[in-house]
Amino acid sequence: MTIHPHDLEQLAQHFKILGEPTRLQILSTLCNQERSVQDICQQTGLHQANASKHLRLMKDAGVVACRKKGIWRYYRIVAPEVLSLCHRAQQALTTSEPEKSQMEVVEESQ
Amino acid sequence: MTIHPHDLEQLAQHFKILGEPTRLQILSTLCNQERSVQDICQQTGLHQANASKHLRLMKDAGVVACRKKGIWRYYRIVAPEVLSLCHRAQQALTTSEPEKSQMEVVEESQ
DNA sequence: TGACTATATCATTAGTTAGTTATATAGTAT
DNA sequence: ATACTATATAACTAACTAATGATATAGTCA
Repeated sequence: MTIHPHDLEQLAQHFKILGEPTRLQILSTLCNQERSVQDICQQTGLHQANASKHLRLMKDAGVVACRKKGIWRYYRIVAPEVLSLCHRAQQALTTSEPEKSQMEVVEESQ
Repeated sequence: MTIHPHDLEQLAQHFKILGEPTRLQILSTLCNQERSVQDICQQTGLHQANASKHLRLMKDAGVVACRKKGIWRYYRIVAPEVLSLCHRAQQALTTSEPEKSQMEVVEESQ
């Protein structure tokens, strides 16, 4: 019954990573394929420095990983639960109406 | 393929709620039963004002709900995905060693 | 009525972090 | 070598928010 604060913070940390629209936006671009930072920036409209910072954060958290190829770094999603969530979220996001948005995190059965 | 920013923020908002150790701590006390604020404070060591604030936040987000009985308010978890997560988290938290903490959000298969 | 208890809310402070700008690093090509 | 491109990082600012202390609200009991 005793809960260790350190573990609690680890768990919260993981959720915190996903609790930012910008990062979800980045993840949605990585949903189906790996992408370079430039690619992500073009897709999302984010500044390069900002995208890099978020990617670094997510890499440290084990949510994404990157592959180095010449001058490029290709990022991809590695956390399986994030990947499945990402698919679900993207599906929900793309099917919802602009002004409706009555969605749920996991239970968007509609 | 177009993602609506408003929906993205809704989704992020939900994760943000869970991205705070204090709130996870509160949720873990509500895992198996509803509790009064005092009860939660005693279990967690949180200050009353702080607990109330987090509970308000989670209530607004639809994560918990409360029942009024006389002078007390009994809070409970309502979001089903949070409830199942809560059980899983609590299980993981209670079985992990104090200094080990090699856990994963959803895939804590070990 | 007044004393007591549970809860909510307000105001303040301190810590965190997203976004931006500028700069550094490093690979490629001429 | 220089020029160019992709990425990372550092410094800074602004916005957000958790925690706290004080106060308000409201139900109970004598």
